[in-house]
Amino acid sequence: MAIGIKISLNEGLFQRDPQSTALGQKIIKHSILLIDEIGFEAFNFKKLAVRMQSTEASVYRYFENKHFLLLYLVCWYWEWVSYLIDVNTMNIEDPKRRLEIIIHTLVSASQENPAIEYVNESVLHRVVVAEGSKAYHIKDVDEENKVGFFLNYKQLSAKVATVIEELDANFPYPHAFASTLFEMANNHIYFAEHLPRLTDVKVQQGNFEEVEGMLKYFAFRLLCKNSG
Amino acid sequence: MAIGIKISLNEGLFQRDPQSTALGQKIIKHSILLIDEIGFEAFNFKKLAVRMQSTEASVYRYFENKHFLLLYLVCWYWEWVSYLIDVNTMNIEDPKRRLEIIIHTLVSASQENPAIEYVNESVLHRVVVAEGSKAYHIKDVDEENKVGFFLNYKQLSAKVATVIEELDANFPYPHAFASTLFEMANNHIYFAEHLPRLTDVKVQQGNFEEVEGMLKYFAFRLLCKNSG
DNA sequence: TGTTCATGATAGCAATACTATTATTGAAAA
DNA sequence: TTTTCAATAATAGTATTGCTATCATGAACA
Repeated sequence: MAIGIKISLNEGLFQRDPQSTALGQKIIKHSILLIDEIGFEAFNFKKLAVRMQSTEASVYRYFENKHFLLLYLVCWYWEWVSYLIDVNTMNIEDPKRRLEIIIHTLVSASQENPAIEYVNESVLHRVVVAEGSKAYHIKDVDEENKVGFFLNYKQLSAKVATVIEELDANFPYPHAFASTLFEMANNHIYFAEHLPRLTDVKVQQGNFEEVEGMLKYFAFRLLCKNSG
Repeated sequence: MAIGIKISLNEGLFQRDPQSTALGQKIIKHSILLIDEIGFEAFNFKKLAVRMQSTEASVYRYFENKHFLLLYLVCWYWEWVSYLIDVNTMNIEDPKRRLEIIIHTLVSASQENPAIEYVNESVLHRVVVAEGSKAYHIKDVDEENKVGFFLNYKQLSAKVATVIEELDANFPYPHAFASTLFEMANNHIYFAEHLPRLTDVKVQQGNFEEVEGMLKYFAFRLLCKNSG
């Protein structure tokens, strides 16, 4: 996997670019691990500082508060998925095949070889599955949307919507179905693990094949009139 | 609308049953309004007490903390939807018609005539749309699930799954699709209002017809082979 | 060599999340 | 009627959280 890919994110998300310094990278690394361990509600900058052997004040120099840090991590994740989709669908013409690859990538992004040493992609995936929706279910969603904090997610969604439109030009809900694919992928992984009666798929030891199968079933039953 | 319907909820959700006293009902009423106004993160028992002209300590006698209060409200909402679905599908045999009614009820539950004076159903609906997923995206989800806090939602989901199975006995994901319907209904209302590029439907002044149309389109395209 | 700038160390303050104690009230029970 | 009892109000208090300010240190760099 390429070393040196740089995930570029909206500058308003942080006070100082955490990717550009050793301390910033430590913040990213340990915040992922700590949120995964204790959950976003119990997580705070004091605990993070202790864990990474730094100080609360130093963390505040990078992120305004823990909400922005979570949003940063979530954006990072979607940007990473977006990058993987681009790489994996490069030179693939057939839209059906493209959508298959998109779904596969979406579900298995966390198992790709680590690209960046300070981000444990598979732990980050767990964090996004468990806490990701809190990044946009906030009172200030409109202000934050206005300044572009959700652009990554919207662009990724638009990219997938384009493929859906290619596949079935008459399908009336391409954007909705694109975002539903993302939401379903994460939701059903969470359900399988914690509320299994809300789904029909099983997940064990990071094996998400059944989720992938389900998403493909939904996609091709909705979009392809004659395909199994 | 019937007066005196009683929403019955898991007793572990509260310290003292809020439906049984005037103060408890005031807590329900004002917490819905206040969470809607300032969002769940900014909401706390001190502000609630001031708003309802009572004291913090009194609120704590009903709910252990604000998480349990939110969970209570969410459970209340799903129990209310469940009740409406039962009433509306009573004596309807055709499973296709039943599913149509379920989807309609799901989307327009908030517009039913108020049944209980201390609950503003349409504000509660906004709260569930905006904050509902925080009720189960928590570190203690497994413990809370074990003691039955999510039973309402799971039973409702099971109820809908049954109809899906009647409609298409070979459909392999009835539970997943049932919960997806609930999640989509709320998500796309939220998207339409705050992140419109993530959906294709429009919502204005509490008119959710386009959401309803979309859910029906998904449902019948997935489940009925010949109903375009 | 002096300046700049990131970080560490420490302190502090206002708000939050609760708990405890006592007083009051209003309704049920005797 | 009086007693008693439970629910609530009033008040206070503690530990933690969320965040800011200040100053010292030490590396980079001009």
